[in-house]
Order: sequence, then structure tokens, then C-alpha cells
Amino acid sequence: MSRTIREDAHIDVARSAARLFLEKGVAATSGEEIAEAAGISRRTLWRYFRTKESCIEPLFARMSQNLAAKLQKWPLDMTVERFLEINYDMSKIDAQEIEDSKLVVHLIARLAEEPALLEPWFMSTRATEDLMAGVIAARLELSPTDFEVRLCAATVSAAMRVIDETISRAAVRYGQVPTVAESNDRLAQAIRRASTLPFCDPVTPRGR
Amino acid sequence: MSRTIREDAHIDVARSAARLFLEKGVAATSGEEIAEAAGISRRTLWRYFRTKESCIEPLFARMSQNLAAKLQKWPLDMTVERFLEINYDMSKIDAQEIEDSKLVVHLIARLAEEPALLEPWFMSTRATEDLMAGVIAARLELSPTDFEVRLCAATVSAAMRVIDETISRAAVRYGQVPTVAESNDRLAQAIRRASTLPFCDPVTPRGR
DNA sequence: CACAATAATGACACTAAGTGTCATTATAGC
DNA sequence: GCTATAATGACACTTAGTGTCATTATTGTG
Repeated sequence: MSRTIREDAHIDVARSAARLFLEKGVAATSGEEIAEAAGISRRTLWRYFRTKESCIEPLFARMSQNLAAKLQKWPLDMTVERFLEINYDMSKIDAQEIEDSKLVVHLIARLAEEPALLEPWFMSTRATEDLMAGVIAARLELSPTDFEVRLCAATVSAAMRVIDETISRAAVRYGQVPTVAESNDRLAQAIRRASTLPFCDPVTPRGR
Repeated sequence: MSRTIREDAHIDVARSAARLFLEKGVAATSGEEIAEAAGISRRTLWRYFRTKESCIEPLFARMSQNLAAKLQKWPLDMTVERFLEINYDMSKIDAQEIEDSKLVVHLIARLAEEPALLEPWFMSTRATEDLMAGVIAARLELSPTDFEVRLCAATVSAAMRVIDETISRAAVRYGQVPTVAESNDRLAQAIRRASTLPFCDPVTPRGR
């Protein structure tokens, strides 16, 4: 599986880059150091990533992909609240995923001091927006490119972004780590309030 | 007024850069060319801007500032719809501002083909978000850093972004230029639907 | 107006990000 | 085990971006 090997290699580099960025800042970290830490040549690093900053994107992308995998299984007759409740029980999450989440949380918490991290973070938000457009479109039997769907996806993913930033900051800077139930409540509430289309409630497929 | 002189110099460079980016693409435009087109040395260009891409930021920033200037005058007892209606009559806008708007519209329309333009665009969206947080906080007598205010500012500015992108794309790619009234309607409607706090309607100052 | 203080610019050398090219080494399919 | 192909490394190269210092505007003041 050449696809998986390459993806593994990419995320390994992302972890090294994230650790260096958190340790000494983005500006003080050179491409050379990232390559060395990841055990690849400088040339290969630039084949993997267009810029230094984008090296951490696979970490954000992995979060998006986890979300996507879950959202695909969201039954039409279920509310967001219930769906989030049963899907984030934290029990079947492996150690690697927890480590990655920690890195992501720390990166997000540093956004204010490290503007260079904003670009990859916004790119990830954009990916989430596309993801949500797909989910909303599927639930409401509309096109993912429909204006109403795009609007709703944008507001909802913006709300999710604010929740991520708020929780990450609180956790890293003030040590306030919420329970899984609390996070879910906040997230569900924010999504519901931000949504401009009724995709949070059970939807009934148009009769055929 | 050293402040104004510098700002003028910056936006002149931004116009040159925007024209070059639209003409030959971001990748094919070098810092050297931008500097030459703007009539400054390469060294001065890099003193003005950290990156090639960020050269166009003053154009986006100007739009934000125009918006800010208007929103400061939004009376507490007025709806968004009415406010937008009386503030965007297009009559008292000078030629330079129209030219700048055209450049911005074309840049936004190219976002899909020129991912390098995404960063400055998202930075501008972020500025709008801060702006909206201020406006919402003022109208509802809350703090601009309050979670509820941040959430609402994020959803509203996301909606504004989608409107900008939709209208720009339609205008540049399909020649569909809406009337001022139409744009206002769409914008007002999107803002109202995206808002998670009731700042769009007249607010009554808390009695003292 | 002259003259000092300070800010803005240019020139030049430099570091680091990012690319093109080609030889070498893994990897996959047979 | 052998061939086709994808991935990597080595090395030279371009261009983005910075440090430093001399020169040139600008601004404020008597």
C-alpha cells in the first residue's frame, strides 16, 4: 500500500515539525532541522510539503478525517446532540491518536503568539467547511455546492473553530480540561445555534 | 503625516501586486517585479511586507476599514436591513475606491485557482471577525472577548465571507453583477440568519 | 531660513526557503 | 530473480527574505 506508507511518512514529519514549532517557535525552526528530526533529506521534505508551515497540516487533517469518518455514520433520524454523545466516548481511541490530539491542542493554543500557524489552521477549517457541506447536503438532499448549503457549512464550521480555539486555550493556558460530556454539549449547542439550515434534527427522506 | 504617506505607499504596492497576480499568477510573479512595478527597491518591498502574498493585504484591509467606519455609525435603534440600505448608496464613492473594489472582486474570484491568495483573504476575514466582535459587543453591552460574542462574530463574518465569494465569482465568471439593493438584501439576510445573538434588531440600552 | 534629529530608503552581502535534474535505491508485479 | 516504476538523495540553482550601514528625505525647532 504505497498510499498508506506515504501518508505515514507525512504525518511523522508533521509530528516532528509540531514538536519543534512548539519548542522553539516557527521562525527559529529551519527546514533543515525538521528534515533531520524526521530522518529524511531536505529535498524530500520539500517534496512532501510546499512550505515550512504546512508541515503540520497532516495533524489537522487527521482530526478532520476522524470527524468525517464519524459523520458519515450519522443516521438521518438522530439529533446532533445524541450523535455526538454516542460517538465521542473516548474508549476506543489509541495512544497515538491521543498524542496527536495533544499536539494539535497545543498548536491551536499558540495561534495568538505564532501567526505563522494561522495559515495551516485556516486551511484545515476550510477542509472542515467542505466536509460539513457534504454532510448537510446529504441530510437535506441538496447539492454540496448549493448557496444555502455553503452558507450553513461556513457558519457551522466557524462555530466549530471557535469551540476548538476556546477549549484549547482554556486547557493549555489555564489547565481547564473539560469532561467529554461538557465538550460535546458545548459543541452541539454551538453547531445547532450556528446552523442556518435544519440539519441538526432528524430529517425525513423525501417520499419516493 | 508620516502615517498616511506610508499607508499610501503600501496600498500603491498592493495595487501593483494585485495587477501582476491577476495577470500572470502569483507563482510567476517575483518580488523583484512587484518592487519594480511599484517603483521601489526590493529591500523596501520586504520592509513593507513579510511575504509576496501579503502584498495584497492592504486592498482587503481597506474594505474592512470602510466597513468599520460605517458600522461605527450604526444607531442602536436601527435594523441591519435599514442600516445597510442607507449606507451603501454608492453615490459618494470615489473612482479610486471603485478601482480597488474591482481588483478585490477579481482576486476573490480567483481563490479557487490561486490557493496562494487564500492566506491574505483569510487574514482579512479574521480582521472582519474582530471588527464584528466589537460591533456586537457594543450593541449588546458585552465584552468583545466574551465567548458568546466571539461565536456570533465568527458565524456572521463567515456568512459575510460566503456572500463576498459568491457575488465575486458570479460577477467575474458569469458576468452577473447584482444591483446594490440586491447585494444589500442578500448580505443582510445572511448576516441575520448567521447571527447567534440578537444584534441585528434595534437594541434598547440597559436602563441606568 | 538654517540646522539638528529622526525616519525612510537604497545598496550590498548574506541566510534560508524552495525547485530542477539526474543518478541511486526501494518497491511492486510477474 | 528480474524488470518497471515510484521514492529518495545529492547537488547545483533561483528567489524569498534579513542584517547592516551609508545616504537621503522629513520633521521639528530656534
